[in-house]
Amino acid sequence: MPITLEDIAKRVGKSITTVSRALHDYDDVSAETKALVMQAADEMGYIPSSTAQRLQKRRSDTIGMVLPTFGPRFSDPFFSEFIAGVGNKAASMGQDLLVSTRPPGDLELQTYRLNIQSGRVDGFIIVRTRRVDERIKYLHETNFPFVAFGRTEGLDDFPFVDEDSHHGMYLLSKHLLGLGHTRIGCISGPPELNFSNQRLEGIKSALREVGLEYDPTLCLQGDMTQSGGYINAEELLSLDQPPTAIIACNDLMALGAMSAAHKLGFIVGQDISITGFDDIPMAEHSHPPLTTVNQPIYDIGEMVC
Amino acid sequence: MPITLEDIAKRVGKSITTVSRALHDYDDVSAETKALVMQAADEMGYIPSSTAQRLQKRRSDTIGMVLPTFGPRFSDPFFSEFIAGVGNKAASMGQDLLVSTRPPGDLELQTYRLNIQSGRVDGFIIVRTRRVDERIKYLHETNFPFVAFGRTEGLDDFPFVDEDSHHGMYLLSKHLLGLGHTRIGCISGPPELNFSNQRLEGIKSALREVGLEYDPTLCLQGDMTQSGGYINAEELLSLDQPPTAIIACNDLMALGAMSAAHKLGFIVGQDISITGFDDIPMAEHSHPPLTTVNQPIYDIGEMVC
DNA sequence: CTTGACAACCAAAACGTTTTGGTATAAGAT
DNA sequence: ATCTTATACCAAAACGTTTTGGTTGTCAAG
Repeated sequence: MPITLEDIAKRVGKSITTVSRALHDYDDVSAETKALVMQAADEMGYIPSSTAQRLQKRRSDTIGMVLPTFGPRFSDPFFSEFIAGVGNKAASMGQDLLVSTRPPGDLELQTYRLNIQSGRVDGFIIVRTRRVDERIKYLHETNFPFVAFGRTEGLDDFPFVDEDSHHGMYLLSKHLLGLGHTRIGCISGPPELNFSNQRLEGIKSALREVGLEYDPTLCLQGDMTQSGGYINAEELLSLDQPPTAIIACNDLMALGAMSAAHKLGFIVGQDISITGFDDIPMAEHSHPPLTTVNQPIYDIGEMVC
Repeated sequence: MPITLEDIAKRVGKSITTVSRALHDYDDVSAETKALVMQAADEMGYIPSSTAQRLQKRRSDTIGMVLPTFGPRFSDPFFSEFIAGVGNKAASMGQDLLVSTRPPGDLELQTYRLNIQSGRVDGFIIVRTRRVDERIKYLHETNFPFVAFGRTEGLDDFPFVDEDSHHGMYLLSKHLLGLGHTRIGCISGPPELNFSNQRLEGIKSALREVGLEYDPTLCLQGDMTQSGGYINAEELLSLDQPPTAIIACNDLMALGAMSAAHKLGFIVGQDISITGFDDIPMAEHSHPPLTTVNQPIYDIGEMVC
């Protein structure tokens, strides 16, 4: 039983049309009528039905975002902060944000289709772009509005925001090389993710520059989680000739790696150097504080939105 | 240009009514017609307009959740996991989840009002209940559907899910007392939060039971963040007679406290014991692993939803 | 034959907006 | 007196559903 335009119309003795137009400040409504309507609306606590507006306007004022997560429970600070950035920006622009989580695959794509066809969202935000990305291909083909955080391999004629993963990792690697490390281990991300490759290439570039060879046996494939990082680091540090430094593809894995190093009796920052990527809040509270690359995740979220 | 009922009606040569009723399996539609309609709908890729359905049904099939966060950027694993639980459950029930963040206060309450009046949501999920909670008072008074995670002081004739904070902290305290600690510091949560008090009372109960007196000078008020925990612990450990154990109200603050202890030269688990609450994934990867109370946050999220 | 019951169908209303395409009145121009 | 222009207003259509309250045949029972 919320207040409708009709209620106001009855009260002020005008038509629904006039009330609507008054509230939208059209200039074929007299000043007095406008004032009258405004006041009545105010007093009655009128708030337009968003559903009715959406139906009539043929848009939902809603932005969709499907988080690609394996396993239902996730708690990645990266996503929290990104969502916060997107969400606050969206709210400030009068847009709703519809978030769901779906493991990559057919179900994921179907979620996109469903949300589009049912008119639930006006556009999508894509995160964690993959080297060849079905989601982007689909949206691109159907001409549905979207913005991606990250690019895909080759194709990039679509709207995106991206960080320079390559350069970030290059700088980090140079830093380690500058400290005298020559045997550098690496925990990369899932190979299908575009930035995994970018970051790996950044490392290779740096190595190449100082004439070192990239050693594939020192590079493990991680899964971006803390537990994954722990396991990967355990393996690297148990080698006959363990690396003296480990570059992880993100902070979460780096923290897991630090944990493993500790467990195996290495003193981080002395026996072994470990670096991350993202600069999540947790990073500064590890022992010692994690060396990482700052990525303004919140701001990126806002920008993408 | 999505497919509408009318498109299907035209194709099968029946009325819109019949098509609608066929799709909903009403029994005043013949079997043949049903089959015909179903097939046509399938072939044409019909997906009903959720907006139109919502307008007609007078409900939004959307659950609202306003996260109370100070500062726009937050990254609390507690919230991520809770959202995941709620979100996945909601999705499996065909409900949308509308998340926003708002600092506690007038704007927050207004967000509730707006979302209700505009018909954007059918019900709310309330998190981090406060000892006296305006949100609950408002929803209760207006008779708007909601479920809270947590109770309020005194009043509890509303639907809620809650954990036994008191008992959890009691057990944790007993554990520390059993280890021989007699000087126990504490970093509590914001006093307006209901569980802060519950947890504090749990500690007091345990102390009382062994005949120790609760020392207010050893109890600081935290803000539930890692940085906050760091600062609080710094203060406690800089006392002339620092405590030999610190109980933090949640894991995030406990991790911050561990960080501070390290920094000040204490060896955690030896010179000082530190405990948390929640059992976030991060907890098992600290050095040493954090002693904490497990709370099945994801499952609670599902349950509340 | 009628009557009643039943099966299969559908036109129209409703949900609450916004927009379209008007009309009525008054004032000024011819 | 007639035409034009501007001002203030509004009925009706539209958005895409679901539901209400029918109507039309057909067939068996009386």
